[in-house]
Amino acid sequence: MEIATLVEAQEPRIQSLARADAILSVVMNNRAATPLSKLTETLNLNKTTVFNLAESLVVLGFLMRASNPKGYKLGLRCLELGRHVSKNLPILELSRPVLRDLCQSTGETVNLAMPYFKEAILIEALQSQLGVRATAYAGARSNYHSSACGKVLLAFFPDERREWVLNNIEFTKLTQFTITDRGELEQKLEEVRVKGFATEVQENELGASCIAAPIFGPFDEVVASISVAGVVHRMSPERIAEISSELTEHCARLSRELIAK
Amino acid sequence: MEIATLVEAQEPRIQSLARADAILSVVMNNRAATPLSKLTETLNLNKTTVFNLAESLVVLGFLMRASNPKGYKLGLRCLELGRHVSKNLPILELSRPVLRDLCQSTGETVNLAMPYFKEAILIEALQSQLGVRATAYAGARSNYHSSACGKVLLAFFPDERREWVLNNIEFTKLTQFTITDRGELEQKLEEVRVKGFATEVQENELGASCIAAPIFGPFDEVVASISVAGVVHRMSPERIAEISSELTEHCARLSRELIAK
DNA sequence: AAAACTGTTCTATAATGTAAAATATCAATG
DNA sequence: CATTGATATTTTACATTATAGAACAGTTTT
Repeated sequence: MEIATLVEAQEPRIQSLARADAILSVVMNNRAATPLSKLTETLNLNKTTVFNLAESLVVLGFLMRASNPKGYKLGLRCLELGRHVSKNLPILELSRPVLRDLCQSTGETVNLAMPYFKEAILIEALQSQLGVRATAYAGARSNYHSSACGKVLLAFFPDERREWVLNNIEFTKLTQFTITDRGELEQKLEEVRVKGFATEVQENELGASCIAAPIFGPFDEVVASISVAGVVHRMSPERIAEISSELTEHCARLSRELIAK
Repeated sequence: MEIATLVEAQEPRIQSLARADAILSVVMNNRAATPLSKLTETLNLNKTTVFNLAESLVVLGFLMRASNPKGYKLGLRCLELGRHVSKNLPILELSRPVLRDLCQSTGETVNLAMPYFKEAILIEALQSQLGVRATAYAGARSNYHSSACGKVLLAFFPDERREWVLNNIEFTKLTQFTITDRGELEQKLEEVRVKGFATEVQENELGASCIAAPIFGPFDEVVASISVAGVVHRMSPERIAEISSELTEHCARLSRELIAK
């Protein structure tokens, strides 16, 4: 049922909300503060319309007005809401120690991802302390077709949901190794289901390689995945085998704990 | 100018946004998932209205539908936005090591707070490892009149802004020690300005005591405060003196770094 | 000093959000 | 297993609200 609504991929019923959300996205994707003019032009909306929406968002705390480069930036209400989410995500609380362990034992960057709409989203990202490392940050999105953490999620989705994702995502070619053919991806996903974990070698970014395993909830649905991301030359087949077994073990335990909860 | 808009304390121009925000607040303040019926009754709005807004928020990711106790809860879009905010808050990045140091050296709970609307908001909260400790969590709000971190901010606000806050907050009596008289508070704030830091003894919560110092930005405006919160019996006058000097020193250095940036 | 740009206010109108009623879905109870 | 009651969703008509154009104000650039 939850999937059904997802499958429809509806437009929001309230236009203003859709537009306000679009404003937040633009502001978020702009490194510097976003002036009104830039908002109106990227959104192709009337100046006044954007102005009224943006000012409302300021009043509510979703946006702030910056002065150095003049414009809007995200406000503290986002932080307040975001913190609340992480505080009430059992998976996050449960897996944090595991992430720390993995980060320490492997020395690599470790991420916790959850399914979002047409992408996975990183809920937590612990950076490797090594000089050369994969970088990731919590809140970032990760493609279903090119990232290890995305692929495990996709592999273990119920058929209907996986279908929906495969029908709706774009197979953007990020590197020469990115899988851009749906059939090929589906075959790889079958492998993932057999092995119980996913790997990715320079499919997402040149030089980076990643291993991910799934975490299941009380109804055997995938709720999240943990991934270990490293520099490609450190990721020998032996090391991948080593890490993947450690990873799947951890994830299996987390799944059990999650069910018990 | 930024203050001017704050002083007016306007209603948002777009009604739907105000209502959507109210929905998010209700959902946030509900421990369990919030069903539609509860939303409509607490907000005193028509069923359909709330339904349309909430569904839009689901489509956009601000809300999710939970199934155990059926209802809405906050969605991952909040997390995404929130993470982006913290990632782009220079003060947070700068002060994190300081917070860690303070938490370790004092053994107490350490918070970083920023001004929000009629309250301060905790941007980061590092928990003491002691058995009996002050608890705080990032995202939580803190009163201007009763908390140390709130009082420092208030004390160092420009007059106009302080006026506005004092005119608009309610002096809720949280304990028998809470200052509920405006005149008395203003006097205390003068002391805070002279000493350069604020203290609070059981004004916010019985058994808890707190010390806070301000961090200033490039235009000598208070941008944040750091507070050390402990159990009252551990907070002897000598210890308070000790901690406050360490705290003010750290905050002064952070202010300098912030200006340099 | 003028021009170009950006942001803000005002106002009329049309489109959007609203709410009532009807329908559907689900849970509980006899 | 049927019936009731509660909760959620869809449909529809209407009125309010969001919208965009135009005019204005405030900055920055040339």
